[in-house]
Amino acid sequence: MDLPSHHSRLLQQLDEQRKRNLFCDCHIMVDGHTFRAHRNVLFASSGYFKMLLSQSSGEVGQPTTATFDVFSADTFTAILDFMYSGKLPLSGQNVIEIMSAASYLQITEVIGVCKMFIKSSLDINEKDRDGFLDMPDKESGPQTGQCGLYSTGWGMGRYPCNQPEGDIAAYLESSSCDPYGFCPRTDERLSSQNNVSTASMKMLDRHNRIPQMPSSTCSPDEHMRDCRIPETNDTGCHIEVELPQGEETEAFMNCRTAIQPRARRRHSLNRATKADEVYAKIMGIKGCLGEDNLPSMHFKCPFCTHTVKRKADLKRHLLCHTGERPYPCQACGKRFTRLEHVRSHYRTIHEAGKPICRWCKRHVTEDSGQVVQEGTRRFRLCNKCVAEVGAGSFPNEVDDDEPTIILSGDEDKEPTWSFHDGIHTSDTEIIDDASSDVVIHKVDDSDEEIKPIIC
DNA sequence: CTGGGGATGGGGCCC
DNA sequence: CGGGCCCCATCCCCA
Repeated sequence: MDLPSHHSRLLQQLDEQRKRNLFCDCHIMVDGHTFRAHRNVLFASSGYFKMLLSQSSGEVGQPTTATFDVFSADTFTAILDFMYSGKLPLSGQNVIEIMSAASYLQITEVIGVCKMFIKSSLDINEKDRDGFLDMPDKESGPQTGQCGLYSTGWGMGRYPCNQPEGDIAAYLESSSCDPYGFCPRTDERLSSQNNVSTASMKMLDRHNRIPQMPSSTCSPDEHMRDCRIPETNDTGCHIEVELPQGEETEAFMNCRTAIQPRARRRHSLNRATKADEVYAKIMGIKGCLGEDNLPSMHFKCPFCTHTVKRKADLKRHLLCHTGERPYPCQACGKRFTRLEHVRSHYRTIHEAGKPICRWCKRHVTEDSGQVVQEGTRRFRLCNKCVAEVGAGSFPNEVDDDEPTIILSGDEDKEPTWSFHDGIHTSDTEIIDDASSDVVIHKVDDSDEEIKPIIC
């Protein structure tokens, strides 16, 4: 005998427990506010929490703490309420942020509803607007700032709408990919359905620094930010997650470094990276990643819709999800996902590899120009431009074949890497040129051949 | 505000 | 299978 009301009653009971702080075993810090919830509910509601909690599932009785800085407390309140009630108070003001947060937390139902809300508000699909989830009329919808209370049917047994369930299921299926599963390739559908939301969220990411939803339409950078899997410490018993605030990659890496020094050391020792672990894990789970509808020679990323033809490419691709950057630049400490990127960076930034004058953009040769150093950056200047900045008196006959001048100034990046044997810091003679603001350092370039040491 | 160019990141694929 | 090269998209800075 089926009791349809049981689910909703159960959810109500859980919500009651949450509000009375009973049996809450997970603490979520958002914007200075502490939310308490049940692991089971979070696990069942969010792909993000599913992954987060699955990595600490072995611990019992230990509260799990997660910290988010990427969305507001109000937004998380709405999402948490949704988890416990299936009701989502959407409005034109909060839909983007809720969708962004839901994307981050991998709550497919919320993403789908938000998509439909946006789509409806822009009157792109009249059929969906009229039929799905009791959408408000355009006049009373998002444009006017009024709030529409959406219910996904969570805890109600079914989708409470006139839309055929199959359509909704197909829509939600196409909205995202189960981080543990291997959803069919839906690039084309996603491309068409994400047009509005992707544009909106792109704008939001630029200004509000909210990470974006994992989808096949996101840019590589967005993709890396969006689909990065959560961090855990090595013990897994207490998880403190500091999420990126959408800042620059390097700053984020510094943040990650501060959070997970042991993991960084693991990279340095060339041991298995998190990407390796994930790779091994998913290979172990699925055996072969090309088991779905795709050709057997394709391998599918479990975190996004991307497919590759080779396992090695998948392994490399996983780095963008784990956020790992195993290859540091020896000169400035900036970290990269690939060795070739470090080399390219080193050549262009620290070796002045381009025979182009940085200022006048003219081609320079060893005779017509000099290598100039500004912080950890090196570039070439033609002799004419060097003279204009007051470095014309600098002698060309230095120890190295390639004279080098250092223009002091604020380094664009604070090195976190410790220089080896005083590279670029020793054998430096400072020549203070009073005629300009430029402080010229004469350096010994004998260590020019030193390449980044890749751990 | 906008366009150009450099820097960076990621995918495909060859060796 | 890893390394490396090439290509392209995107971001970011600056004029």
